[in-house]
Amino acid sequence: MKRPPVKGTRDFYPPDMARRNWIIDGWKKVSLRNGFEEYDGPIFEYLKMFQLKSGDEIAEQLFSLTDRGGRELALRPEITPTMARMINQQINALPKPIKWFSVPRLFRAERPQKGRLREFFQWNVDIIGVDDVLADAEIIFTTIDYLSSVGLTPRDIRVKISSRKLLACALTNIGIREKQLDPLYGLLDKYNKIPADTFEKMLPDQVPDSAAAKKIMDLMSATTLSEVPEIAGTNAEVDAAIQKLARLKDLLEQMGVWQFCDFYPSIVRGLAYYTGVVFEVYEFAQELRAIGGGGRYDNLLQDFGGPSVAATGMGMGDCVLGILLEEKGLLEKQLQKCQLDYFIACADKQYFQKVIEITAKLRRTGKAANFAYKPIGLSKQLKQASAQGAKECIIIGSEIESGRLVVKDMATGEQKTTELDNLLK
RNA sequence: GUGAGAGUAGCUCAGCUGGUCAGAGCACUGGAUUGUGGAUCCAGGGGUCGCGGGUUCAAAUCCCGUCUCUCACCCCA
Repeated sequence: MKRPPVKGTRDFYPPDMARRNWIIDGWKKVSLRNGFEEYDGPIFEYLKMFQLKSGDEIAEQLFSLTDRGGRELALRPEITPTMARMINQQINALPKPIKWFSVPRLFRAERPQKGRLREFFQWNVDIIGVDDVLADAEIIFTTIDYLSSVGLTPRDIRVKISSRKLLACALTNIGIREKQLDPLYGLLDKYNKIPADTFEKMLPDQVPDSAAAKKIMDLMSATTLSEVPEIAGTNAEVDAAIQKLARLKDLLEQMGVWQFCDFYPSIVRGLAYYTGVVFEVYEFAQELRAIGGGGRYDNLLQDFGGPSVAATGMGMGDCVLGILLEEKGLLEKQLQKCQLDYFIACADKQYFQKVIEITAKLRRTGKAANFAYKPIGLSKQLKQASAQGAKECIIIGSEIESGRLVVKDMATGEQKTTELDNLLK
């Protein structure tokens, strides 16, 4: 009888687990070399924690439960609220800047589809306490550092960068009222996701003035910063926002990763809480949903009852990334199976006891060693050895009577006789 | 919540105008090979064709229902 895993969840068989570990180990390694420290929190929190940031409606998208004490809890759909809570608790004790990363297992009760599951892993990196685009540049650099470390190039992925602040003041200049901004962001976010003529038809619903609508169309298609004041006019606010983005570009150039990046005014991100630089990473053909994204959220800690502290960060899930790496053939190439140092075989079953003894001794010296449980023929044992990825195979035969055995290099096929005592040193 | 497609062996699928239709490849196990692996060859295990009902002499095949999955919309932290 088949018992598939719960909708939207995955079983990780050893090959899948190897894949998952490879991805997560890569995230951790890159985080550490970029100066981030790892943290984690509980896998469930008070339901209220998540509603605080995303509104009451979010409850429908969560797996929630009431415990026996009547507490309303939810499995975490993101780790940012937990991080905000933890940082707020120790804000005065933590050395600044705070550079933290985490790879939480997250849960969202949404309908699964390509690149989106109900249980997944997400890499988060955040810098707290730095009100400077240098921190945004660090976040983007770290993101690209990982993606290029697994073999993705500027021709595989694009980092699309924009600024909530720039968009806000440019739209205000065009004549959009502040109250209209939030609903308008929702539409602008679709600019690159729906056909151009569909977008153009939808725009007048929110921007009846055709001159303003025309300017928004121009703004959305801008590819350089200098076009923005030409389209939307200029003032001190616009200037300041442009200066910040220009500096971000300079920094990313100095860091040697700007070739991965583009200025994309239509990148908005769904969430209302972003306050400055925002970015999303897409594969080049843009047939998949975003691989990751992030931005500046200077008000979040305050929203969670803490002081006003600048913050910027990024999140990247394992689902879309996994699909992309698979498509590019980067997983197959870089994954190595469980590598044994030695597989110990016997040429005759009378030496089976020796196999067990020597295997155990090798293991105690720290070597990865395995052997066949059944006294099968030597050729079968060698077959197992190569199936298990053994680097060398030790063959125990009559030589063992004088303390010697055969060591066979599984890659080259070469073999030599050596003293048992040498091997165990 | 809405719409479309698909469910046959562990995996990928063929068979689907009803009648050797229970199959192939890969994987697995054993053998050829009782001191030499990755190859090849041979053999074997494994499926009440998602489930339930209907039509029929006869259903994997046609009809209805149901469940599950996938993809898209909504949403996307």
